Amino acid sequence: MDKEITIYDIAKGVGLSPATVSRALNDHPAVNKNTKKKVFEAATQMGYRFNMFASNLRTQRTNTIGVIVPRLNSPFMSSVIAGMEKIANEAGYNLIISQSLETVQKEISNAKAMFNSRVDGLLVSLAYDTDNIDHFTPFIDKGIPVLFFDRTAEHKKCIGIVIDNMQAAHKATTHLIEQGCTNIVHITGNLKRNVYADRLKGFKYALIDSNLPYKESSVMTCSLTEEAGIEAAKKILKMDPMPDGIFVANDTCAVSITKTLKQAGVSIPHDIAVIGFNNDPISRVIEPNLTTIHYPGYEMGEVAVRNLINCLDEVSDIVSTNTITLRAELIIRESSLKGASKAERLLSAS
Amino acid sequence: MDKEITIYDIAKGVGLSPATVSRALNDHPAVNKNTKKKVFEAATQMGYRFNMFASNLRTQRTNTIGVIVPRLNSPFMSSVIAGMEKIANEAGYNLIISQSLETVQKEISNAKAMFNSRVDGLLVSLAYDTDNIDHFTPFIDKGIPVLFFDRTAEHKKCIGIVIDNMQAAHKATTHLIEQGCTNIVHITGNLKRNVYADRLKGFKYALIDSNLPYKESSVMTCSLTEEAGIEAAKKILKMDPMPDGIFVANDTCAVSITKTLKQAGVSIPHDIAVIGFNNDPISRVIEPNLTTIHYPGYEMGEVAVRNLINCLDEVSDIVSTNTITLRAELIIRESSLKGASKAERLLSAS
DNA sequence: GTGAAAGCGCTAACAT
DNA sequence: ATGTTAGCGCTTTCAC
Repeated sequence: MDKEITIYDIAKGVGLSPATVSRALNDHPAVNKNTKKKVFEAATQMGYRFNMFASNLRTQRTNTIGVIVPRLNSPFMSSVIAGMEKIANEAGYNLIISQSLETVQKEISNAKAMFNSRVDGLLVSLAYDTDNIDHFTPFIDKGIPVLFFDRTAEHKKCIGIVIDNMQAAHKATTHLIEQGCTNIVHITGNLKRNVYADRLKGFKYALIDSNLPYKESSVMTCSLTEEAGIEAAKKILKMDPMPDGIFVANDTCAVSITKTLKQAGVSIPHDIAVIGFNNDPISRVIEPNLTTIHYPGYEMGEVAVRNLINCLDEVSDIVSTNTITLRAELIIRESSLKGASKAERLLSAS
Repeated sequence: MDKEITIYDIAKGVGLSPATVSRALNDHPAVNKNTKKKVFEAATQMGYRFNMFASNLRTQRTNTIGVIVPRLNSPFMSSVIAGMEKIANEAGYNLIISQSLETVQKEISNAKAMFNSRVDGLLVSLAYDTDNIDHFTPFIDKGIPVLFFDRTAEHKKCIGIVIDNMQAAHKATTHLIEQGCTNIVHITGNLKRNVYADRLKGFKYALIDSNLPYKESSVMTCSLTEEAGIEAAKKILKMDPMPDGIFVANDTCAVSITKTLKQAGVSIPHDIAVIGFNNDPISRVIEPNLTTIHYPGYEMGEVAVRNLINCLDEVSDIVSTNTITLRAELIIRESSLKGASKAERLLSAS
């Protein structure tokens, strides 16, 4: 294992001072072009590699962005991460990623680890049961920008990146109403989380705006997993009268509900129309294809990193920007089209 | 923004030397218990945080593991990453993740970035078109362990973690034969990649072992995407005679083929039985549910990191271990059961 | 069991 | 345009 080459070695090699070598390597404007070229050539030729740690130690900057998410392995979140990675990589930042597995405890320990890793900035989507965000105050106190995305928290010193969950839910619900639904059930997650609370609001206001009654009994909260979907479907089957429309806050659960209802002989959308949320791949595989909200995960990841880097470069001010809202759209497929042709209805009834 | 607390501050605070404070903080055995306690208390009370960079600079170790994957946003890969993150986190390692987006060029530039980030070890799943792995020799030369998983390359100094792709494909193909298929088509990806080459071998040997002819014309290579699936299905529809079984090297493509064939009026599995690979969520949503190979992604991630850390701790030797093979199993669902009841057949024909 | 001191490799005043 | 110099905060040998 040969010794690492340092700028001192290069300096000796080309007969310059380490300072000039450092400047040349960092493309400092005040260095002669020829000198730069000489230094670069010597560097590559000698097999020099930049020592981040020495640099970080000096500059107190790490070029590292921390990411804390509930889970990595959902279609939505992996798209977000993919988008983040792309922008971060382009800008010369590394991404350190950790998952809270939906618990506050792990979120707190992840935050500590990120703090000790001295990330330059932090991107967070909150765990299912996070109540308060005190574990992020060390960052804020130190001036390390914290940016929430998707599952956000209100904080005057943190940017939030979201879609307009309320509007999206409003559109979805209104679509069901336009299809003739009058007795719609909404299935959602923990209402502590903005995403679910806002979707509920959109659901509620859509009903009210269409002069339909809003009853608390038509809102069911659950974990939105596949299993929860089976349970929810069973409850729906026992309702009297059964609803004629269901708006579910994610696709996993919506698909699971659809499958279970179909098995019980319910015709989708004829008997019950179903709408999901996220536009996961499964939404285009289930029969009938699921009407859903397209959630731009990849784009959200890109925007999150881009904005964080802007804060780091002090291009934008974290205090002035508060919330960034991305466009989400309703994607209408067969699962909600009551006006479907007889053939389509037969198909979906199978 | 208050100044960072260093071990010098603590030393002053408790009336000791920085050396002792450092030792105490690192739980060095030669330090008095009471001294340790005093130091720890002072540290937490003063709000000290460990400076990795100074430490890294001294120790030449980063506690960071680099990960290069083709894409982050597939169900398989996000499970792998989730598993990796779990073990790494438990062991006090950070994960730096980057994606090659299936191109060698980006893989090379990612490798360079990882090298400069001085990762302690590297985990790689190769891009679609990677021919040679020279871009990893700098790591190997420096004694930085490189571990390939899933899409591996042969190298005497690198561990590979795989499933037995050949055996899995053999099982899948044999299952089709047992269901009465005699004219089976195999759809796969770039044969440079071990995963696809091995699956093809398994397919071929299964045919031979059952005394069925192996024809090159019944193997189609494509990108295995959804779009490629549509194209593949079109080709199959034009074949005369049409095959009675299809073994596809991933679920995305298998599902896409199934959808397209169904639209064309082909009954699955009655006319054509289909088997996929990976056990992605969509495989349980498509109708009929897709027979597939369960690929233990999460576990593979765990095993990969655990082994890499063993190499770093010199518990295990990278040269002695060569390949680690994980168990993969055939999951039989309706898409391959030709012996299905009439009711099920009608269902799948819809 | 604890301390003194050197140095890891880089950067940024400041000086020339 | 380039050089001098002093440190960033930690670890670790060598003393005591």
